[in-house]
Amino acid sequence: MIKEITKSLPKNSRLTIARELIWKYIIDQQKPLDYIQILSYLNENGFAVNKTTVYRQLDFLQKNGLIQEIDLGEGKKRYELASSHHHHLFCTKCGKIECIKLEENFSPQLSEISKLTNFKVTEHILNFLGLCKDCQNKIEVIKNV
Amino acid sequence: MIKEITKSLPKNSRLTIARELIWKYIIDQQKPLDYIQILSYLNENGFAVNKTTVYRQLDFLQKNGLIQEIDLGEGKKRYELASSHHHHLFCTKCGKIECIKLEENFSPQLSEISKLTNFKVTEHILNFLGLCKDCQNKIEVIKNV
DNA sequence: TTAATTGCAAAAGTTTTGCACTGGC
DNA sequence: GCCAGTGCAAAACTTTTGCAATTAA
Repeated sequence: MIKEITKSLPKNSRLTIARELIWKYIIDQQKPLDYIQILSYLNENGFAVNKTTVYRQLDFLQKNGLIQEIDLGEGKKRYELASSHHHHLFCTKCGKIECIKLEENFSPQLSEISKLTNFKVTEHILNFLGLCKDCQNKIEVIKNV
Repeated sequence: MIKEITKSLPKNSRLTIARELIWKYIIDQQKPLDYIQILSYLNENGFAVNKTTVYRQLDFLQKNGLIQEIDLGEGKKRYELASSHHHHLFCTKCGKIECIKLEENFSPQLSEISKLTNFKVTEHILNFLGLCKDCQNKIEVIKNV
């Protein structure tokens, strides 16, 4: 199962423990993780890694097409399993992230864009912000008197 | 013209030089600016401000609905005039940004999202990445021998 | 062996904060 | 004069880099 990773990698790259654990964790979690989440997970589970290693592995895995980077406007990057095109629901209150697939099709707009601006679109970022189920129902304490 | 700003602001806020210049610059530029661009502009034009002031003014103008923040996944925030909903074309090569309006309508998808996840969407981020006209035509020097 | 990988410390870049000082109204 | 706004220095936080030490193959 994890051996699949080696197939997709450059012939001279090595399957180190850090690489394997980070890769497995991203597979397991099924949601976009930031470097802190990965670092804490490893450090709290008996495998102390340096943050530099985490960053370098994220870069490595991304360059080799195994994970992809996403940015929800939080001032940091997140990484998730590379998979077919999808989008995210980001709860602005608790930070929960859900992934969704949409049938959206921008082809008509894209040809219009190309005609008007000569811009060649290669990818798009589409994410939704709002309130998750739990946060909609939560009573908020504004002030403690 | 610039007096309009005072109308939209809290009664006890003051129209300082920094606030006015930053606000004017954002109006003039008509494109999303980062804090460095604003800071350099002011410092190079005879009005030395501190970066803290720039950040605080950006925060202030945003909180009062005059400007809006955008994030194109560059690892930093940009700010532009608050205006009707629109999107951005971001050239991944030279960083040029163009603003566009789209007729896109997610209503059908949004009701679907709401039904499936109970997530209440309040806004969305939709930006396009690709190559601008100039960068498509540019010949790239890979290696100088 | 040997080159890929790692740890560490340091730095770069964005953004925030505390505090004393300044200046708009 | 009051208090919003500012400057400065320091810190928080994400991300990158250089270099010597380590380790997978």
